[in-house]
Amino acid sequence: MSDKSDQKSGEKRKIILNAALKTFVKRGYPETRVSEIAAEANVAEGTLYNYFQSKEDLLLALFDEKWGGIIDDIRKKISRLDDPNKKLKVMFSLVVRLFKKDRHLAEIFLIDVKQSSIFLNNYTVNRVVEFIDLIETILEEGKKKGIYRKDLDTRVAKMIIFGAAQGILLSRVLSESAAVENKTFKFSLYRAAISLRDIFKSGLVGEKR
Amino acid sequence: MSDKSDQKSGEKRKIILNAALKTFVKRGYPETRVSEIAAEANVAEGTLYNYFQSKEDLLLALFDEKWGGIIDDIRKKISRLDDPNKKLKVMFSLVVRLFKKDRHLAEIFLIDVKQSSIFLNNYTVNRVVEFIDLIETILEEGKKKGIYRKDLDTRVAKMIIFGAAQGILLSRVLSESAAVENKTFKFSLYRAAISLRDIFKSGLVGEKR
Amino acid sequence: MSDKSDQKSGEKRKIILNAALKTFVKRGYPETRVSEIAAEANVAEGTLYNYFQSKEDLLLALFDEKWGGIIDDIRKKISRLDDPNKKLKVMFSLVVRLFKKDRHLAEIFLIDVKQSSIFLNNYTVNRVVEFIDLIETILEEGKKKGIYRKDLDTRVAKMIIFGAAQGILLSRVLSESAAVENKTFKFSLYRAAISLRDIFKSGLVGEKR
Amino acid sequence: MSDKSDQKSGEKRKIILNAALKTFVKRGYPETRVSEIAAEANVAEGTLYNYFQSKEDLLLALFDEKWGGIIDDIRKKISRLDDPNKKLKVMFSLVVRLFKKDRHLAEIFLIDVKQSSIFLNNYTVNRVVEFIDLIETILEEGKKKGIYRKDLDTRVAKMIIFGAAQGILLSRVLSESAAVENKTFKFSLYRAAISLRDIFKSGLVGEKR
DNA sequence: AATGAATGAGAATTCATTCAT
DNA sequence: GATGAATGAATTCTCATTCAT
Repeated sequence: MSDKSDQKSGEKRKIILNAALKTFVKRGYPETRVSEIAAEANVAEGTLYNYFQSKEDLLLALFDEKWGGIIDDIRKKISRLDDPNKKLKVMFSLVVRLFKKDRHLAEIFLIDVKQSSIFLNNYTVNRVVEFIDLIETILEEGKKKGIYRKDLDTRVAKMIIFGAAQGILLSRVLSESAAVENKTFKFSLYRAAISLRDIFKSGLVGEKR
Repeated sequence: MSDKSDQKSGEKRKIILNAALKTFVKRGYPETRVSEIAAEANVAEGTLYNYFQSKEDLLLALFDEKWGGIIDDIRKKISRLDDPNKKLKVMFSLVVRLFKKDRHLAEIFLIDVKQSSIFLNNYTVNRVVEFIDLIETILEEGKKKGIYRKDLDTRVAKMIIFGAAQGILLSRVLSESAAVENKTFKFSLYRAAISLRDIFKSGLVGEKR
Repeated sequence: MSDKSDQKSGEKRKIILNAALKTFVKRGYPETRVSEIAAEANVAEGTLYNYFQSKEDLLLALFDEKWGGIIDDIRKKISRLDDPNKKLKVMFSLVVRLFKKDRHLAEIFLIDVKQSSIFLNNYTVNRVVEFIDLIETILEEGKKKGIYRKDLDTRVAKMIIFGAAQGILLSRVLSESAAVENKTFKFSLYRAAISLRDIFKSGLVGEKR
Repeated sequence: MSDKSDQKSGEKRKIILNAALKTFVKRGYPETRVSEIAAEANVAEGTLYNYFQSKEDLLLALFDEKWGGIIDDIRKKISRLDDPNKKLKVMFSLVVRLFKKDRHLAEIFLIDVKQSSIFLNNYTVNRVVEFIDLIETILEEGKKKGIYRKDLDTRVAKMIIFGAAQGILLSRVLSESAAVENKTFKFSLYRAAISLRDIFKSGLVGEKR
């Protein structure tokens, strides 16, 4: 409604993709009507099907392209670093920065991995799992270098870290939803990320460091 | 197991509730068909409606009764304790024990808060939020007692902890799914809980202890 | 509208099947709306899907069950006969009798074999082809017994006979349609069958016999 | 072949018409997509609408022009002949020759009369019916001349002959389709035509000739 | 004249809920 | 209380046709 629909041709695919992301995030994949996506993108319903085979294909493309971009970015940025701590920090600050820029991109994090894996099982590459495994790789590296404790179970730890990150984003969503009556709580993604880092660095206790 | 509802008549409500829990966790609320719940419970579809008004009512009852029981239990157990660290530990070991005893009961953890909040928005009481706030209460207490660092953002930390816990359970579910090809990874809930505690106690680095 | 819908349970499948046959014949498979079949059968649209997986499945079931019945009947009746001429005669008089009884059953003959073969290709047994091949078997037998000419190409002849039979039925349909202005032509299936037999017996010329 | 419309500009109409014929025969009118016709003709979908008003108009033009040409040709050729047997022979050998020369032109035989009559009902001139009635005229003539038996029902016989001819062409189509497993059967249009003539001349039995 | 992306009316199908038995 | 067949509103997707370039 507010957007201009007369952008350059070829952009339409992106417009639709973003409209889908926005509505999927707002209402969840199953509750999102194709007509809503079309309305959000300011195109006819049929137009969606000129670019994507089905509603599911739209979700798939979203995961693939959005996550793919993030992951490639992260890989590039951390390849030059040695310190696993730095890698984790860069990894998440990258995600945080992306999330500040593109609100909806962030929330795709919240589409449950379990659910999405249902959809992504068909594909050899599951981008979410790829992201999570990137965490594990870093943790493993840290263990080898003696930076992380020897008994760290990286397979569990990666899920803890990923879950925690999801928790932060959920915190943000809830802080804005009507479900939370406490309106005084102003969420800061930046501060939240700091919290996450601190907790994983030295636990809840927080030594004199 | 397959044909007779071999339990006392009054148990049927519980059977249905557990069947609903199981399928909601497995496939997500919107993707769960009422017929699936009925099949899982070994009753006719119509029978569900003798005990619950609607599919949504089933989810509501689930949250109310299952979470309610867990929360009451936790509250009782931790009320006698002073140390917030102990409280957190007791809180989670209780959940872990529940998980081990009643697989489906504990899986309510995995029905995503965001998902449920979409559906439960109309209701003032959201048991999941109640549980999460219980964590915050403990964290606040710890801050006041000087046990946790002063700058700990409890509103974010509670979500991090909850998200991390979800991550562990998700890890277990995924470890059992065909999606994870690495069959050598035998998940241990016990070890995972230890990991979680250690990480929140002293971070990924781990003290020389 | 005219039928009673309160027939014995279990009959509903047949009611739907017959309604489908009637409407498929009336408007052709692709032009038939599922809603029309439902209306014809006096059931809700959803009810169809309790008995058949899809609209195509309905067509498949029709072919299978209707043709299957005819073919089994024919096989049984002609197995006792020796004379291939008699076999052909019995074969077609059986079809004629059936078609006089069930108008719609007859017209399924007219659903183009080529079209139907598209749908039936998935199945190992294609009933129409089965019927046509039954003709060939009889012709081959006649050749071996020296009744039919040695140079008769049975593979072509079977299609000629089948096509001719279709022609007769088409003749009947057209004789009743508005497309044929000549209303004085009263079609008789019986007379038509005689014509077919005579032509195939001794050609258009018709010897003094 | 693939990119350039390498024929004179005015030919485009014919190219489209032939593409339509080909696809209508292959898949039937209702199952044929306009996009398929366009692809077959190597033009854009929109281009079709510069030459024809609608998909139905395409079918109409097809019948009118293709059948019209065939019928005019036949009329001219048989007007000089006296013997009805000769006329029939010339009629079909003409069709056979057309079939051999222009595969798709002859396939118009296979677009079922019933189908077309549905669409052509509104029109006073139905070319297919015109062709079939031409057969009847010849048969009537033969009866009058005492060549065909007195009791020959020409209204039925014309459909039998037309149906039989369709059967032959269908035989050819099927012999080329994957549906027929018997790969050794090499269809010969010439031999098939001979078979048809022989059968209608002297029946299946065949004189000692 | 040619294009092919955009359109949207219309179709098949799903599934929570009802209700007669 | 239990059943499960019947329901039909609501949804996804198709495809002939249009029209700006």
